[in-house]
Amino acid sequence: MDKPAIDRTDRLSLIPLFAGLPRPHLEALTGIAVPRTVPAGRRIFSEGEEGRGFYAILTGRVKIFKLSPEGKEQILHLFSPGEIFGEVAVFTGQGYPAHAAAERACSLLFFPREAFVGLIRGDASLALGMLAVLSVRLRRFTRMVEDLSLKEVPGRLAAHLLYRSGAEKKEVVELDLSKTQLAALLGTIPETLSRILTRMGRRGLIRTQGSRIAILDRAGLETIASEGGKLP
Amino acid sequence: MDKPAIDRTDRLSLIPLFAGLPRPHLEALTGIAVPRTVPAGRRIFSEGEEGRGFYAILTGRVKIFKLSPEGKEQILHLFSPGEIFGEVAVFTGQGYPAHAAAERACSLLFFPREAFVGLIRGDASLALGMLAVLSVRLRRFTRMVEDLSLKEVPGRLAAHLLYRSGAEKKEVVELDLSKTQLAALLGTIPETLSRILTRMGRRGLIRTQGSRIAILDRAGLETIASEGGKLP
DNA sequence: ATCGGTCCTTGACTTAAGTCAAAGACGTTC
DNA sequence: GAACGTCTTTGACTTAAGTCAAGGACCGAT
Repeated sequence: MDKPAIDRTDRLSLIPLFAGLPRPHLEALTGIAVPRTVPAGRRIFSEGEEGRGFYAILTGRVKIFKLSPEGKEQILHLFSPGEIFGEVAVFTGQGYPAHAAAERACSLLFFPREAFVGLIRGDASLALGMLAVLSVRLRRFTRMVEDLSLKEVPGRLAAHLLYRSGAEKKEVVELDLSKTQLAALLGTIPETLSRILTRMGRRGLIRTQGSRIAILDRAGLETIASEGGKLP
Repeated sequence: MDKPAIDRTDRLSLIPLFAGLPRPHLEALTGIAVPRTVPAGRRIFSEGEEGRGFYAILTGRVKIFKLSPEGKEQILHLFSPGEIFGEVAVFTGQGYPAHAAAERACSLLFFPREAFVGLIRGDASLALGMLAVLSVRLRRFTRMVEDLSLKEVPGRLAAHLLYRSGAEKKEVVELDLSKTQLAALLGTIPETLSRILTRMGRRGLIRTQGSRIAILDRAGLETIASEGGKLP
């Protein structure tokens, strides 16, 4: 027979947002968290729906996205275990600003709004953690807006590949998402992405094998990512 | 002879972020705030610059923007008195994520990072206010990303006009910015904006007279804003 | 009133990227 | 291993929007 209360509190401390919190606070959070599992593909919430709380991901992956009237999808975020989502609705008190769906089967924790705000109201360190999360997100959006309006698709793709190659400058980037999804993330469509990958391949910048992309000419990609970025 | 400490505290309470705070907290904030005036056009900080703190606007207007390598400008925000900016750098501890410049002559208050974080650390209500501000901003960006990637320029313009017409459904929108700036805000260029305004005029959707735009066919604009939005 | 500047508009052209359609690759299931 | 579905690639075409360049309007200053 296990002791679920303790297990659950331990799991909470794996979420970076809560990582530094003292034990009693973690236990209080455990008290308000509601576990929820979601099968792959299932919608978690929809844009405009009343925001009753936010979620933390224990396992799986969640996609946050917008849809155009014609059905084109713009992915705003892809969240992995340890990350939270839906928190904007908690502090604005309005509906969720976008759709959320399980990319893969997920196990989540749901934090109801009222209860969570109650905790945060008395705990500035929890609030500070939340501020850090929102700030990082805001910073990412700033870049995203810049990319969408100032860069063309090759520039966005180059920037994205370099980003995923990371500070360790990995030679090979393993895409853990379909090219269709990558297109949605870059604000374009699969056909365009495919063409640009081909062109980059021809120019000797990259070599793609399935979902694996080898970076052959890092400097070239950097040029494309920062300067306008034509590839003739 | 006046009592500057009190005047300054009163001014602080005009900033919505601080509005609900109890007197002692306001005085603490006054203690760390550094007044600064900036002439029209002057840069306040640049992208990447170390973020030593954030600003609140007392008078004037501030533009937050990104620049493409070719010099095209994407305006991210236009801030007015009572609003704050540069706060993301405070919580991420990294450089400012975009440029800031005074649109008009400004009088600002500067809140140095360390001191402000010290205050917030002990005051969850101040932190909650900050969370609300960031959440609203995040929500706006969500819409901006959606617009940029899923809507064409006529759709963005229509949405913007309706937004400015407000809930009161004002018949006439008075632009308090140049059309060049409006273009930058919509993620396009003045020529394109000009053409679309003309087309909308021809279609009987709006009538423009200088910086004043009359909304003639609200329903038509709503269609363009929400559905793809062709205007033949 | 006239000059000079900046902003705005218009036209002709170019181009990036989206649409539509079809064929190829890949993996899964029966 | 054949058949199905989904994802990906490719081609031909269309189109929205950017570039370049030239006028025109507007405004403040002389």
